[in-house]
Parts: sequence; structure tokens; C-alpha cells
Amino acid sequence: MGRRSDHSRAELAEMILAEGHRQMAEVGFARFSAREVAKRIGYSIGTLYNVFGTLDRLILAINSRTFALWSEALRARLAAAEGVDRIRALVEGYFAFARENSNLWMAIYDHRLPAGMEMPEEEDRLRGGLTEIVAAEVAAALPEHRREAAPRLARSLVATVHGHCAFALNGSFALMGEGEPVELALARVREALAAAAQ
Amino acid sequence: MGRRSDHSRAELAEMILAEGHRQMAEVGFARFSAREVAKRIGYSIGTLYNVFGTLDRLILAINSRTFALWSEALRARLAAAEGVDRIRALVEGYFAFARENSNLWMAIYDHRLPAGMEMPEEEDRLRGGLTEIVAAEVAAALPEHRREAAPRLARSLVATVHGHCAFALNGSFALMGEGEPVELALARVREALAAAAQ
DNA sequence: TTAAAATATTCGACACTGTTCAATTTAATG
DNA sequence: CATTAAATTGAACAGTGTCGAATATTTTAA
Repeated sequence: MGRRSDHSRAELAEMILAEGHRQMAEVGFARFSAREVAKRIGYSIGTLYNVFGTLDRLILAINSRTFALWSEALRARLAAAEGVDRIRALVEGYFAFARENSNLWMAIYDHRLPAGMEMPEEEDRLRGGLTEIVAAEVAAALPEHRREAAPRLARSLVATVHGHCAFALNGSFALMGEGEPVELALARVREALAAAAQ
Repeated sequence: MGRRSDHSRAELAEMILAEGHRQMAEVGFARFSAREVAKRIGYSIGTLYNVFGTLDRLILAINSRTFALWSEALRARLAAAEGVDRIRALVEGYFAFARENSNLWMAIYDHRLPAGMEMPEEEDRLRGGLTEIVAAEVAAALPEHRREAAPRLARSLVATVHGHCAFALNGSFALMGEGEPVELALARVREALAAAAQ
């Protein structure tokens, strides 16, 4: 075969992904360039396309990695919040990751699948993973006789916090004169949990 | 002057804007092309840049127009909901506009101002206008001794509904198995209003 | 060891994109 | 009509994603 020295196919894919992820973090979705990624790892643009097939699949893989890191960050926050306010830890962790990785976080929502291409299974699983973390905490925050409401409520609370986080990062809240988006989101989450509890 | 037949400068700007808005509605932010807009109105690309200066300013103007239409649609819904459930009318109107104009609605959030360029005053005013509509309804839904809480609560509720709407349109809710995002958002809004009322 | 097969990689070509600006056309004015 | 001023053009530039024929490399078979 024509493989170059010591890079297996999987290792090459990993190189591209790692450099792509780095690039996305640095310049963001709008300025992301596959050619630039290829240049930085010392391969030609053609090789990149041979490995990932299309730009959309590469971006999908990059966003998957971001999702994995995000879930990991949330789990770490929760582990460190043993006993204390776990709901607050969750909401603050959500915002903290988005703020500290704004380009990566926004790229998740900047990217749209082209018509006719559906989400690969692994991506789907990863995104569901984050919701499951929230669902588990929501369930724990509810009295036992209300636990069946947890999955649907979790979806809604993720959307609620997402909305506040998106407005915080894109400047909408700043334009409206809002300075404490995290507290605002947390208040909404608390109300919803309290309402679901009884 | 070299102006062509019967088009004044303002009329030309309006032509570009109208065609740009049409294009954005048809193909969406990612496939939007200034060249294509110029071609469709029978002017060269250079003229378009002479009028709007930069692509960002054109997109900003297009998104402004969308905001104006959105506010108008909400006002119309509220006017038709005399006496009946105005909060429901507001939430359903929010979703309806986004769904019926998904490319235009998403373009508002797809576009990011380049560093160093701040939001023109007219845009700022238009966006604030939408929040004011919500703030007025929120105030009306609260007892008098709680009215001062309306502006901040309104910002939060807009963010809440935005989050649910974004997930509905980008397919996140579908992937999570959620089929009724509007009802979900409405439930959160009702809870927040009830909590703020007492 | 050598020839053949299989795989990896490259690179140029294509059709786009936003952006700029000297040259040109058009209309209004003296 | 000549001049001036404004509007408009379109070529040039540096990018982009995408594709595929040609090339290079490695593995396998003889």
C-alpha cells in the first residue's frame, strides 16, 4: 500500500480530527477551512477528502468530539459537587463549557446537515448522552412519584438553558442589558423542578 | 449623474434588500451569495458593494427586515387574540413565524458580527422591539405589585422559548423523541409567570 | 528477487465565493 | 456642447469545497 511511514489509516483520521478541532476552536465555524487543516498536518487536501469523504462529515466528527468533551466536563463538575447543589453545578457547568469553548460550542449549532444526509448513529448516541446526564439529575431532584416526568422535563430544561446560553454568547443579552444570564437560567430551572415536584 | 433610468439610490438599496431577503428565504444562510443577488436584479456585483459596502452590512439589513416582519406577525396574532389566551398566542406566534420562515429565522442567529463591527442603532432598536412586545404581555399577565419584574422576566422567557424553538427547528427535539415543543415551551412560560405572580 | 496488485497520496482543474478598484458609461450642469 | 460628477461595470485576486486522473508507495504473489 501507499501509506506513509508510520501512520495507519485510523491514526491519520485522528490527526485530521485533532487538528480540525484545534482549528475550529481557534477560528470558528465561519473561517474554518479544510485546506488549512490539511496544510497544518502536512498532507494534501485530497488525502483529507479520501479519509472523510466530505466537509460535512469532518465537521460532524469535530462536533462529536466537542460533545464528548462537554459531557465529560459536566460529569467532572457533578463529581466535584458531591452533596452540594447539583442543579446549580449542572447549569453553571453548561455555561462554563460554552463560554470557555465558544467557537467549538457554537459550531455545533452553526452546522446544518445537508438535505438527504442523516445523523450518523455515533453522533446521535453522543448527543443523547448529554441529555441523559441531565435526565438523571432531574430524576434525582424529583420526588419518587414524579420520576416518570424526568425525561421529558430534562429535554425542556436543556432547551431552556440552551436558549439562555445562546443569548449570552451571541450578545443578545448584553444588548438587552442583561448581566446575569446564568442566574436567570437557574431560576427558570428551579421553578420548573418545583412545579413538577408536586 | 450616472444613475440608471428611474432608480434612485434608495430605490436601488431597496431592490437589493428585497431580492436578498428572497434569496435568504430560499437558500438559507450557508448558500447565500451576494453575486447571485446582483445577477437577479440585473446589476453587477460592484454596484451591490457600492451600496452596502460589505456583505455583513447587507446580511444585517436582511436580518433586520426579518425582525420587522416577525414583530409584525406577533402583533397581528395578539390583535386577533383579543380576550383569549394571549400568552399562548405569543408562544405559538413565535414558533409559527420561525417554522414558516425557517431560513430567514435561522439566518438571524447564523450571522455573527465580525470583531470590531458593532450593531447599528436601527438593528438594535428593532430587536428590542420584539422584546418589548413580550415585556408588555408579561406585565399584563402579572399582578400589579409584581410588574417591576416584567422586563427581566421577559428577557428570560424569550430565551426560554428561543431555546425550544431552536431545538425544534434544528432537529434536536426530533432526535430526542420530543414531538410537542410548543406545549413544552408554553408549560415553562406558564410556570415562570405563576412563580413570579405571588 | 522481481512482477503484479492494492492502496495511499498528490496535484491540477473546476466552479464557486467575497472584495477591491481603475476604467467606463451615463446623466446633470454651466 | 463641454464639463463635471455620479453611477456602474467587470476584470483581477485570493480564497473556498470538490473531484478524479495520474503518481508514488507498500504489500503480496510468483
